[in-house]
Amino acid sequence: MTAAAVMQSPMPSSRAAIPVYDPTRGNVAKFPTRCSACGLRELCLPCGLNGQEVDRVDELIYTRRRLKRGESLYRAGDAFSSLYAVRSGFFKTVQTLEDGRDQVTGFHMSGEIMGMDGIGPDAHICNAIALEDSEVCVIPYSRLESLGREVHALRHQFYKVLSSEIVREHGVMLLLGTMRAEERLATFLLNLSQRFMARGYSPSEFNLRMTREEIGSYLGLKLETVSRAFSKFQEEGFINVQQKHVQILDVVGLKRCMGQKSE
Amino acid sequence: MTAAAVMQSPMPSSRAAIPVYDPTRGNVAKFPTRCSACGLRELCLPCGLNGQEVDRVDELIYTRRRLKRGESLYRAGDAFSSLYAVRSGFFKTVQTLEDGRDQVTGFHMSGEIMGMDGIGPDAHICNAIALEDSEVCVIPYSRLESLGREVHALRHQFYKVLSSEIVREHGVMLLLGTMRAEERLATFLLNLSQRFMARGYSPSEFNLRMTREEIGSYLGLKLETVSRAFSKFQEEGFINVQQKHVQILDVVGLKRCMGQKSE
DNA sequence: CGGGGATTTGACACATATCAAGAGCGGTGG
DNA sequence: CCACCGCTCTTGATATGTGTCAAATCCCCG
Repeated sequence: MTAAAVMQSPMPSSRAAIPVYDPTRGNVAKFPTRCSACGLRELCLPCGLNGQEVDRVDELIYTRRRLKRGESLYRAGDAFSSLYAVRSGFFKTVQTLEDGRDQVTGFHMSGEIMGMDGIGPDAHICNAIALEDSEVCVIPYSRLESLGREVHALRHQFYKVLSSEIVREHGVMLLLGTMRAEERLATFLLNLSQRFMARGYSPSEFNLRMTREEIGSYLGLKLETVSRAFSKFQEEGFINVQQKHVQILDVVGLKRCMGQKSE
Repeated sequence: MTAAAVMQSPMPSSRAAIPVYDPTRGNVAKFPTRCSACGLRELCLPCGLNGQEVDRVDELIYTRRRLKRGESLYRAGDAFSSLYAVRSGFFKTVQTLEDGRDQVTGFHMSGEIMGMDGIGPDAHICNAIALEDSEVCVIPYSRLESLGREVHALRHQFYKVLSSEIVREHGVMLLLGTMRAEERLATFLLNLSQRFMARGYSPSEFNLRMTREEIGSYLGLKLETVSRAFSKFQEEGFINVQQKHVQILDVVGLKRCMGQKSE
């Protein structure tokens, strides 16, 4: 086990210690949130920027916003003005069809950028909802654009972030279009595991923030099917699952089950 | 979001008539391809730019490339250096899983930009294959980036193009995750219809460039299921279909069938 | 401690996949 | 011009994976 792995706390509580909530301003805090002092720097928009460049990004982000579990960060149809970087907590984005059907299009954790789908249409097209008490950095789009003019590395980085979102969605399309239920869940769990690891948490033990139904919606399955797949994995000894608590016991087993037509 | 908008942001046109093929240079022509003189301008990257700005984009695009049906424009793993705008013809992009399964992630017609998924990873992650003899404008990414610094409108437009691709993929995710076979095909046909219309072609009568299998791959269905859905639509009088030739007779009928659990 | 949502599990239904056979169409070469 | 070949498409019969419905249990939260 690597030194880094030893330090992993089983559960995230990476909330940075700077107090920002200002009751006189509702849930918007006017304190500057310095990217240069943020532990998520390497996972977030400033990834790859040098110190000087990050200082410029500091100019950009001057508000944070706190949300309680269940609150919406933005809703479909809202005018688009900002992107949001998750500082702490966990979000889902949900897209709705006019006939009422909807689907979770993504789960978003610290360091990840939300709201990029709003740029083209100039309005948000999905709802972003906090799955636990959360905090985001507000990135005004117009400022990001103009700063992008001056700071080449930032411009390039932002293109990369957009492009990576496209790549992620390609992956989801593949999952939805070609995989069986258990493969989908295995892929999902391993993906979560990696993302937790990248944030310094245990890759093998974590709490799910979303319900079976939300997982199912994201994976194009019904909640019962998700539940059965969890049980199956437990039987097989791949994982240990107790409600929202998941322990991954056999990564290889899970991976093997990803490439299989049937059991 | 409307059901029809589910799959694609519009971007259209008509084939420009400038001869460019230069046999001494293989399939790369060194003739300048002026956006300012291109009929696809309003569907393509320069959409929304003023005359002066389009002139600057002219600097950007200095090669075109012709492909015969079946040829690859780029392959997964290729180093990323350029984006491509479809000038004429028709493409599919295919993403492959390591176990050999693959999926069509998109069909691309004139005015549409391909290759954006390569920016983040700095390598192409899917294969782009011409479904008929085609021609593309090569957009060197490094030049696009540096020109974006000077021309604000271009930078913004490019963000929009990237964002629209994200929106399109959200739509496909919804389709794959929540729709039944016939709904998927109806959505697909109406989307194609809109895109043809935006390009000045008939929205009610067109030739499919792709096989039933390719449609199925894109829609997460088997070719037999696609074929049966076509037959069903014909029985219902929604369309007339003869191999690759499709005539849409009843748009309302197709739309109605999009929001239904079962027949 | 009570209540309601979340989860699990079972029985059954149904949509789509799979397997198979034959027809249609387009291109090639005699 | 015709015949052949291969690929695509259509259609039928059957298999199967996942959805649907229902009931019981769990557990979190007030």
